[in-house]
Amino acid sequence: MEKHLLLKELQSRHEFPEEEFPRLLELFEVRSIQKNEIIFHTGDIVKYCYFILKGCMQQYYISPEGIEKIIYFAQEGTWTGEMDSMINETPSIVSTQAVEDSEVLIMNKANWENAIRNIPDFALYQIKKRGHTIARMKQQLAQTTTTTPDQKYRQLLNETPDLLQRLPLYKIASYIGVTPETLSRIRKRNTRL
Amino acid sequence: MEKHLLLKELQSRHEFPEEEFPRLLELFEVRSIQKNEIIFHTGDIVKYCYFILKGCMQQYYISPEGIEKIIYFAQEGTWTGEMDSMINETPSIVSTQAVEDSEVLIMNKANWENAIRNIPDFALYQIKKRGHTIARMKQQLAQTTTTTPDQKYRQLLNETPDLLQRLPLYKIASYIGVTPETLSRIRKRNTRL
DNA sequence: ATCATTTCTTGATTTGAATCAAGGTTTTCG
DNA sequence: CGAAAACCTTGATTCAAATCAAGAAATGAT
Repeated sequence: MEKHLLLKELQSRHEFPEEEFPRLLELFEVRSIQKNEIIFHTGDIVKYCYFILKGCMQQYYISPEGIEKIIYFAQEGTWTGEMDSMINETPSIVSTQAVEDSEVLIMNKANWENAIRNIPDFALYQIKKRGHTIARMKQQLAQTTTTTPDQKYRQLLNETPDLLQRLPLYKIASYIGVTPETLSRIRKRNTRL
Repeated sequence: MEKHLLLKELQSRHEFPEEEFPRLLELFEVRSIQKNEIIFHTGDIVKYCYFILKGCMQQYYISPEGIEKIIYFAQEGTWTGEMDSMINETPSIVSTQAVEDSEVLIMNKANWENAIRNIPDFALYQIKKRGHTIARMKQQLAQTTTTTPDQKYRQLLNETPDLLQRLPLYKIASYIGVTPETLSRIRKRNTRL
């Protein structure tokens, strides 16, 4: 039998004991999400955290001037949501939207608190996971100014070629931080080589 | 008696019980750091986490091409370090350097694990704190492309005017993501108004 | 299959910031 | 105090990406 995607993720960052897993899984519900559905908006107090079983989500921000910037894409086997908003009941600064028909596990605040309190290994997993997320975001931030759009595109091509296949290029452009026209030209230059 | 800076920070994000504090504090050592001292480099496995009692640190990244990007500044009453590196014993992607003579509390990995295991409120504090850090970094990432250097400068001026006073402008420029020349021109434009 | 919508490409032009270069300030330190 | 170093400003030029504009290609819906 195939190991559950969530258990795999929990064990990828921490020695999460398999026998605790059913107790944890009970605290989730399954939900289907249609392509383009926005699961929460900027300003909302986020009610759930989301673990993606199938599909893909984007998290993005829209500036007062109406400029949209995609901050990251979450694929199956990863989390999305805004924990700070859920836990402290503060407005989320980002929105999250399905870019494909998706299936997710959702857990509400009460169940999350329950899990953190009663399943110490879940708390440890969360601490480690977040540490790793922060490190990755530092790198992402560092690269905004130290690498060229060309380099960012090639990096995506190497590290997450799957993303390039499942997403329209204008979303990739927003993520990289250029206009679709510029990304188109980058691609032209790069394929000629 | 003045409340300890660290206790203040712990209680700012979580109801940390004061009576647990002495037990936690025991796990730290005090260390003085000279201006310009680099407490860890990119590639190091970071040995401690740092809570700043006095002074200011910068965390930065240097690209293969030698371009330096400051990711954030940490002032007294805040943490710095690279938890992912310390906990998982992986190379840090950033370096951290004192920009003033500073005084810090340091805690090593063993003591950190001890604290997480034995002081549940410290674990909870960490989870919440990290959630908040991630939210802030999302915002910072979002703003890299959605706001102009002008706006970023004015935002600093509003939100952390103290930073502008204690740091040289070329560091602010690196943080904002422009050259010192450009920042100089931005400032000229803005003071004339 | 066909039409409509969405997405992508290409070209011409503009623009904001980088770069290059040099002089002026301020701070540091012997 | 005075010299050296560090930091900041200003100007001229270059350059990469944004913008503007239009058309091509792909996708989806009926």
